[in-house]
Amino acid sequence: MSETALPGRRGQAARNDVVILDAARDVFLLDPKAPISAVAERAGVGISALYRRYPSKEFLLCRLCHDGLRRFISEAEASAGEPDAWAALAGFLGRVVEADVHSLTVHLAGTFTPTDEMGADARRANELAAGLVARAHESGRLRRDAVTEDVGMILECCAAIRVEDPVRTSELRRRYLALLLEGLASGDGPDLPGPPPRPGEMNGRWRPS
Amino acid sequence: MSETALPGRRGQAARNDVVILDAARDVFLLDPKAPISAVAERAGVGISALYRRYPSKEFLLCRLCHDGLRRFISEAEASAGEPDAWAALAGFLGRVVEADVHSLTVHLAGTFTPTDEMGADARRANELAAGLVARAHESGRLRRDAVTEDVGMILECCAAIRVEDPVRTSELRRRYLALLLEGLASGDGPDLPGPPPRPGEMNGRWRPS
DNA sequence: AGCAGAGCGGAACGATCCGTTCCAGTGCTA
DNA sequence: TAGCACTGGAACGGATCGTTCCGCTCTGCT
Repeated sequence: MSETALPGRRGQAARNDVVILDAARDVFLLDPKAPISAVAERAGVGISALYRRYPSKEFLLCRLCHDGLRRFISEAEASAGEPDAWAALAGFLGRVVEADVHSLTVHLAGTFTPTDEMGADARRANELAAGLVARAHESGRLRRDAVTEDVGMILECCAAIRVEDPVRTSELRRRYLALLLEGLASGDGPDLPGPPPRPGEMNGRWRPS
Repeated sequence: MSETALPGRRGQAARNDVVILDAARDVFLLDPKAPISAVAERAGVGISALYRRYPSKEFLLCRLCHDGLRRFISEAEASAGEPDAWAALAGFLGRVVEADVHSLTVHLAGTFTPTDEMGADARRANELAAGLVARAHESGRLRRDAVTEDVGMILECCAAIRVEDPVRTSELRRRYLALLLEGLASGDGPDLPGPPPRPGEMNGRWRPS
């Protein structure tokens, strides 16, 4: 943040760093297969400005994805400090859905080979999610047949909601997340049908392309 | 069906009709942007066999999409005959999710210009869905702030669930549909947040490409 | 003041991919 | 046996996209 005030070429370069990352997020969120040139156009810069920062499209994608994963982790950590276990889980899901982290991570999977650090972060993310779910279970508010892996699936559901207007998209996602949470909270009904999702079942995408 | 027994070239041609359609469904369900050649390969036929039947990829896509829409309608009509209003809605959703009709219709939208007949069918589909929702409302089992447009959104959510194994995909979709239905059924909680989806809000995709 | 070069825009290139056409072969059908 | 409906798959032409490259601008240092 401190370099935003930098003047001249240096300053513009620093500013471009974030402009490009934002543009890339927007563009690839809308269309994961978008060309690099679309990112440049959106950012209002030339293609060189991109290639000066990232050696290839794959690296940019990887960076974007990893950023999303880190956001996931930081939101989970934030919720770990929330005393009300149910509010912690619900708030976490709400913020991750709001940040649209899942769309990126999921739709970009397979377009690059993940780094070791990402693998470690993914494991940590999973642990944190498991913790949130476990606490919610202890509190008794979460239906007994819910599992950690439901978190990812629910995020997937919400990410699928998309209309043209981003604001409406956000509102609608909140709506269906609320619906899903209502389902997750109701403990007196019958168990959910079929075997629950298994760990790693959703990771088929992660093979290097 | 009667021509399946036909021998020789005629018979093979007739059999190819359905083989090709099935292959196309499978292929485009997995990847909406798959090349035509992938369909031919999957069907075990040459590319000519495809082009003899459909003048272009766009026509094939349109046919596939229209078939899905018709399936949607026929399932809705089937549920219209079910006396229990809640079971009618739930059963309808279950069958449409099972048939994976929504993925096709949704992910193929925009890749072809819809025909007039499809427009009419789409309108009819919407009426039928509205009828199912209205009846469920009258029965009192459906939460009061649910609207017809929720149907499409819920289908979208379920279609987003996808793992490598098709059988597991089906099972998992059933699971999350059940979760959503649980949410739809619980009437004592607070209203869902944000304005509900509006008619036509999801139709942004339908502009010709 | 002047210069070296960091940073940039965007044209150009080469590779890949894909829809469509075309042609030669095959085996019914009449 | 002659014709033809049907087929497989090679070939073509256009489009797309990642990446490179070149010439320019403007800065920060000397």
